[in-house]
Amino acid sequence: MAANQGERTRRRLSTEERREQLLAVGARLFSESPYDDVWIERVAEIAGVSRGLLYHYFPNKRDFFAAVVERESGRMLRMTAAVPGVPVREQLAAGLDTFLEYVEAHAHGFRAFHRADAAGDQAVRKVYQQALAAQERQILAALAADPEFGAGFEARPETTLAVRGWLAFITAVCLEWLRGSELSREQVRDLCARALLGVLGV
Amino acid sequence: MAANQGERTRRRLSTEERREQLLAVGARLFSESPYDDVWIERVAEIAGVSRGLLYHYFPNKRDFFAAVVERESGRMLRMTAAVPGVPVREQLAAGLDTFLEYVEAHAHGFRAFHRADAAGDQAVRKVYQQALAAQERQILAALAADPEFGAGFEARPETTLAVRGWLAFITAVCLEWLRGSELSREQVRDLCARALLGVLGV
DNA sequence: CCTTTACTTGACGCCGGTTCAACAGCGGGA
DNA sequence: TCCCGCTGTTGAACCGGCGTCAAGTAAAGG
Repeated sequence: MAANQGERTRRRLSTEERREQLLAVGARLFSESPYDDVWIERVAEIAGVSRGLLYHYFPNKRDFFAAVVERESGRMLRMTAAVPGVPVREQLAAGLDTFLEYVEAHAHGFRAFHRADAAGDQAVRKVYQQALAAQERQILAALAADPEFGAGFEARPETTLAVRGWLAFITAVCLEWLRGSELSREQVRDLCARALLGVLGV
Repeated sequence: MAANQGERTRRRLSTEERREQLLAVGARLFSESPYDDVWIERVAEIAGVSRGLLYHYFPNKRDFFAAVVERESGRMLRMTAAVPGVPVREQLAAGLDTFLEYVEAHAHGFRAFHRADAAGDQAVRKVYQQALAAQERQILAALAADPEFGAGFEARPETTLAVRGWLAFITAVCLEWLRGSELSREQVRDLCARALLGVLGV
């Protein structure tokens, strides 16, 4: 934090380290302000680096944002992988718990990620949509594997739409929750679980 | 449509008409492209008008977008006003039907409106948030007035969160539906109705 | 006609994104 | 130890859309 290394302790990092650092700074700034209000200059300043370097690592601002989004989507998907073989009803609460833990732990990244929904151009949206589609597939697969839901469920467009809507639901709820709601994680979890079961018509 | 009145049939409209026309063009363009990709110059060109005139009607691009969003939010709220005294269960299907009619009839405006979610700056977000809050209040009031749900419901933060999430749900479902899903309006309506009842824990 | 006012024109400054040629620090070879 | 090349890094210039302004033009209404 803080505009570090004014001019003395300017360090030369490896490509990996520098890239990671820039993405972390980007995640923080994009989580706090809409796309337009995040200046490439400010990102560079906080990273203690020149504007030009950012353009050495990323072709342009759009792609930089897309990289931030992609980094976060990868992290999210890794954490929310379904456990195969376990019934959805049992898995749901635990899965939501890990998801909510992720949301709390990486609030910046989570917010930045969902800013890609309406803000970005084609490239950014594509990354975002693919991440959502992957999450959707995880859920649909888990449902299909469960004897309670599995009867030809995944094929119906209605189910796909329901799952997509549910993802929007938990996203909105989590963003509002992060905003400073006094609700406990358990309450949020139960709310989300109820929503899924309700949507699926149980 | 089409870059009309090249130079011959240039008409002089009343302030109201011109403003309305510009907002309509804006709604179309903002529904098709993200904020940055909509050039003020292009709006003027399609309206058959000079760039300067647009700045005569709206202080700047942001406020122009905010006006587009506000116009649409007003239209939406007017159409989705709840009927007092009627139980929620009965009212829900009919209310959702009018809402879905609105979405189909004003797809451009609906899409443009929801682009304000993550795209805009403070002023635009404020307009958007107020519109959502108003819709939320309509729903909470309808719930509170219903004997089935009304028992001190509106006060609980959990209910507020549930309604907010549900709004995100129907938004996502509608946007996807507009995108060209083969689902009928009745299917979408029932899905949304099920979602609300499920979220409220019935 | 004549008044009003919607509307045009074109030039300008601003500001952020984007480009690019040159610089500087670190590692390896002699 | 010195030099050399690779590459992380810089700083300044350029571009293009936003927003401003002053002066003028022409369409509608009386």
